[in-house]
Amino acid sequence: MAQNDTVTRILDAAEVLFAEQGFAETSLRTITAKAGVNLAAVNYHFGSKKALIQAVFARFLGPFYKLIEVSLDNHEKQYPDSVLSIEDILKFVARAMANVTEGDRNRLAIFMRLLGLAYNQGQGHLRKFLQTEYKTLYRRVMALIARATPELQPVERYWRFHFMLGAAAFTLSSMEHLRAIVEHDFNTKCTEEEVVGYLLPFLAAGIRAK
Amino acid sequence: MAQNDTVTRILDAAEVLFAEQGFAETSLRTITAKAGVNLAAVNYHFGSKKALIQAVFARFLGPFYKLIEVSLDNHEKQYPDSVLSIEDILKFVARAMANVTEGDRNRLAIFMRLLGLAYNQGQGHLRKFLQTEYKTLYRRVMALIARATPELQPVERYWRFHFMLGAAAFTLSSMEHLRAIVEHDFNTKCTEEEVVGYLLPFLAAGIRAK
DNA sequence: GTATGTTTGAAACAGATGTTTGAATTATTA
DNA sequence: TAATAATTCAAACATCTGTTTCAAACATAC
Repeated sequence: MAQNDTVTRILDAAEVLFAEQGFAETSLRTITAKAGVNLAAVNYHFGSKKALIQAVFARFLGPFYKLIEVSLDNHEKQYPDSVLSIEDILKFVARAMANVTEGDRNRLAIFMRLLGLAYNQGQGHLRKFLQTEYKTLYRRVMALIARATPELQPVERYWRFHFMLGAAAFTLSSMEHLRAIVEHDFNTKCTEEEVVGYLLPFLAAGIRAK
Repeated sequence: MAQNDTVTRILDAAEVLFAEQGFAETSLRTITAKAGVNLAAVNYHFGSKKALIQAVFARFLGPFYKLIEVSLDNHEKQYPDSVLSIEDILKFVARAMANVTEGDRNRLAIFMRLLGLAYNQGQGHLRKFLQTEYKTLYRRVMALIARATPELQPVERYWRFHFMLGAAAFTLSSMEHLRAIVEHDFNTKCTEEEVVGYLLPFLAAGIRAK
């Protein structure tokens, strides 16, 4: 009980702090202070800071993976041979993402930031962790997109997929900052759902360009 | 002579290392070792690490700023009252970017990675630096985009602008890695120009969605 | 209740970090 | 050339980093 509680509190604190400050900028002392646990607890329960970062990621990755797999399986059972549109595919992904991150507004941002870092940090440990863990899901989604955009050349489709990923990862990971600017410049507040509502049509139109 | 040389060598080394590893992950000792200068030189010439980071940025943004200003001025003189299309605006930006980073293939990626890092790393002193220092250029480009997309609501235009920025920053900053995958999966090599050639139509279609 | 294994706690560890210092070197100028 | 200013350099600075240690507290099973 106490063990599980300590682990959860560390993950919760680390999640928020990583999203606010980044990984290297967040020290274990800051995390354990926020979590209200002893400094040594991180190394005792996770082994290292690196392993903690992966554990924070895994807590998103696992449920997200299962959720989207199940929902795609269900849809294919219910409507076999149906060809999903780009909008449908994006909705599947967005819904799984929303379900995984629901409850805490910041969880979508850190998920996206982790995603971006895994892609960008050249020799980082996160990308390999992600690639091995995500490979089958990536291929499945890519196959769906290919069916939805048969007119595209494979190479251009590949790039457009990553343009989509980039637009999503970049904006959602720094959503707090961007929303603050919106509030200052336009005197309007944007909910997370509204931003996603803006995002999906942009992505769909982009991948269908020309 | 020696002064200027030292300053340049520090900036060159820092530029590459920041892009490879991030800001917090790159130590002054690594930078000065790569630059072949003494450790104290950074604090002597720049004052602090924070100031060095801003100086690295300024070296890109300064020329970029001037180049795009001049080319827009020229165009407006030559074709007064003309309304630029989104494609035209993107071409202006892309050409200025290409000119600023020309000579070194990696500088575009470095520039984009720095931009991405600036947006979602650290406590945001870089974001503020960017916002205050290049506010007029941002406003000018935004005004051009507004004229090209009169049907858009200001808030949605703002978000779509950052979707574009994200798609560009994310993909161009990890271009080496993404290109390697293309080569492996499709047996095709992509030049930098080809990727930009894929990118611009995607962005233009995205911001004009629906 | 005693013994066993698990978890916490305060303290220390070894190393890296940005920064400062003051003397030595180099460049500039009169 | 002599005086002055600018720059380099090795060393030390104080602080922060992730990690380890080992005794104390706790839980669990016999």
